[in-house]
Amino acid sequence: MSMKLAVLGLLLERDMHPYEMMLVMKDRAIDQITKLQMGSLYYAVDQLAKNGQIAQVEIIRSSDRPDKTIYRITDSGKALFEQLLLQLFKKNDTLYHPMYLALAFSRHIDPAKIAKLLEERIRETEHQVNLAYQVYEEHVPVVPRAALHLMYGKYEHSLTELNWLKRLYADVRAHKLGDIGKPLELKE
Amino acid sequence: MSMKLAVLGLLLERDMHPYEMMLVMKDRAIDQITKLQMGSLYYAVDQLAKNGQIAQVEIIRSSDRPDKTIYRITDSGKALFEQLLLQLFKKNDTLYHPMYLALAFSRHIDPAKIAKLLEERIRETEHQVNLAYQVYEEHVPVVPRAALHLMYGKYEHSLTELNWLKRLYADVRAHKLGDIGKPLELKE
DNA sequence: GATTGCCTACTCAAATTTGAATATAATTAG
DNA sequence: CTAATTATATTCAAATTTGAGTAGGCAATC
Repeated sequence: MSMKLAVLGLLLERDMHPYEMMLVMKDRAIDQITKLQMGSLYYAVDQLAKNGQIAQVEIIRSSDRPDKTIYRITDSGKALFEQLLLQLFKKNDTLYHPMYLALAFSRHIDPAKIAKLLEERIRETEHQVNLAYQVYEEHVPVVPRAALHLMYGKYEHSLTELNWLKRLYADVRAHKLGDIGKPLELKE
Repeated sequence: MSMKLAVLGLLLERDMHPYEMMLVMKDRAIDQITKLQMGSLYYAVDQLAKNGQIAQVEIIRSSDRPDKTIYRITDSGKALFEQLLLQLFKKNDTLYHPMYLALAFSRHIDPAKIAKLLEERIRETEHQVNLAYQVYEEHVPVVPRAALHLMYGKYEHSLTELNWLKRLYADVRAHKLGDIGKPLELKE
């Protein structure tokens, strides 16, 4: 569904062909906000066309390159866009953190192996935190606040993650993951 | 892949049939850590069996109920378990927050509609934060620290989310999402 | 004592995602 | 100047996920 939203959102600005949508999404870093794969993009476009939410405007043929099929949004598409967008604001579906599952089964694995991977991961996350903050700072003067919220949100989330990883790492090193009855050591 | 990990992790403890795996996962709240759907569970079991990572031990037939097919993990399955688990600790794949995408296209929508949904969402998130903290506190005396890390992580993440939503809400109300050149108002 | 709904156990079609393949042109590197 | 890479534009099979269906039994309600 999120790919459909993106397609409709872009067509709200101007007519485009799918490949062009990808270029625009990359240009605006929308590919860092949602998963962008060509297969899904073309599939979303096909489905929208089949249901009349977008329509072919023109096919540009040229002897040397594949044809470009240009699409335009319809009224029904505009309605769907609003519906999908509001739905994303509304519904609060749980995001599953993959490592939580790993942690749930971690007692079957040698903690030393986990510790080693966590070290590397903490380093990466530290890097991400710094990068996210920089990206925020650099964009302050030039982008609308909606985009700043995205960027600062990313920074805060990665910082939360980093602190979590560090606490976890300490316990893994100390072989305490299996201990029962002791509260975590939390900073204020 | 995460469903395969869960299946292998459970079979590491004892032989089971798929429906029983679901019961155990629910009992241990693993269904709150990963998405649990019967279709995916049976699919994962089929794939693992096809590749020899688990094997049928017994089929319990009874005239009135469907057959129960009990599985046992193989050595190849144990190897896969370790590999999958370590992989989850290692790879740090971006989690896409669905609302970020909505925000990226929000300029096409009436802010009043967004504000209304955000109010409800903030209330829900507040509730989740409180609940997550309670769950952590209640489990301190009775579960291993690995589980506490999960619970406290959930609490912190939802708190981060709540603060983010509140800042966003203020801007939506003030029609400032489109403003350029002003840093966000951030608390220390 | 009939109805309603949940529990057991699994199955399956349809929708979607993934990942790679295609074929040509333009660009960059050595 | 030529080989290797990147860009253009789309397609497709295969893997996976989704969501609902099946069908009998048991429990609670009214």
